[in-house]
Amino acid sequence: MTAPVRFRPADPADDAPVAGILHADLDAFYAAVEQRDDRRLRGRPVAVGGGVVLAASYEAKRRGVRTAMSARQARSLCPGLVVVRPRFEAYSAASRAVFAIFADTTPSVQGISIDEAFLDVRGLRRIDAPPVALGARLRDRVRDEVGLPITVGVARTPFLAKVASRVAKPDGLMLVEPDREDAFLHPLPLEVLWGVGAVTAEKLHAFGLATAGDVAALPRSVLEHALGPAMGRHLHAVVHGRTPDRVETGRRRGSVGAQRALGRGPHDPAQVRAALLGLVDRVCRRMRAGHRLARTVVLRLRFADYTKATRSRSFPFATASGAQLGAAAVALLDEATPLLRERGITLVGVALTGLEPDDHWQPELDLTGPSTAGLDAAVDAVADRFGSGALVRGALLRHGAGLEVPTLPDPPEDDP
DNA sequence: TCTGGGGTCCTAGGACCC
DNA sequence: TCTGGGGTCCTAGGACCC
Repeated sequence: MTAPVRFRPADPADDAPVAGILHADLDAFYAAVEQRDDRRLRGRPVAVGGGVVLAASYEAKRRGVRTAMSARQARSLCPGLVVVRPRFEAYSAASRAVFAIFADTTPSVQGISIDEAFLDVRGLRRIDAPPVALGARLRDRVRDEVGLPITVGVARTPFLAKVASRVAKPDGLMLVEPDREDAFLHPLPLEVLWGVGAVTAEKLHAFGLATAGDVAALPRSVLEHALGPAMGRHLHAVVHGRTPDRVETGRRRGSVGAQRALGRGPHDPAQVRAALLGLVDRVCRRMRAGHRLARTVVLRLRFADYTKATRSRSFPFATASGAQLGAAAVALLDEATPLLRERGITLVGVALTGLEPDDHWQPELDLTGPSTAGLDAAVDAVADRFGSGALVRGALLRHGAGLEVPTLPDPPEDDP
């Protein structure tokens, strides 16, 4: 009998924890795109937005300009401020170019938003380069090929990589060695922890806590009692470095929504209703483009005193029908009429949730009336979804209205 | 600090079912 | 008669993120 063969790592270091997750985060993204595309803006304080600031360049941030601040207030803080209108197409294009570099770096990419992602590069140590070298190369490529500054944090977990990039901003690269995690994290103010916002920070300050280390000194039960079970558990895991060490790829959006600020009233109910139907139409288009159906409609309202309310209705089935979803949204709005009268509406929004994949899809056809408008609209809907209007038009005309669209290839995913 | 637009996740009560 | 326990779904609100 021969001795059993035991698996041995080729390298003893394989057993040790590895800082192999990158968090890549573009710096002052919208403002940086504007400065890239207009050299007159370089070196100057820039804010992107209209009534409120959506993004501020670092020159503006240094003088106190912050996201979500009103433009007027930003100007008074920073007299030379240049406010430019957002160009979302330019930001989407820049984002796609950057995500292409991410995908070229590793197959394991988790997009977080338009300007940041986690990358798992643990497996590339031997066949390519160590994580820090890959992070440096990523920064060089984004600067050279897209013309934008990007900060990269490198750590054992996505959470720690995120904190590292936040600390390293702007235009930086930071590694958190696995045996130095507590030494890195614990001196930091607790506000840098992902998931700790104004409310939670205030509660923790009320207990006399200021740093992540202060929080780490507390037992989990105390945190759970003070902040609720989920937040307490999360925070306890976070300050002890016990968060998941993998990135999540292939997640899909769980809701799709749109909203519109109406300004201070009074607003004609018919116009509010029209605005709502416009929003429903927009989100339905986006949902259908993503090959999804919704089970729940959520009406969002905001009032003159900045209080908010939501009203929702679920269907027993999932649908992408603009007529059904629109009718449900309008019914919710009608039911909320007393609230509107009382408080004065300043924002209306709609969200579709409970999204499911759409396996059997056909365009909405309205063939009443003598013209071909209904058919044209249906063809547009199909073209919108599959990007091949001519083919679909031919099929519809040959087979007549109401026919289920023959098998077509899946449309591309709309989200990264 | 008088506040846009797009999302995620958690909590909590009530209905309903077994 | 004063009374179980667990699970799921729906609805509304709230904190947080970029």
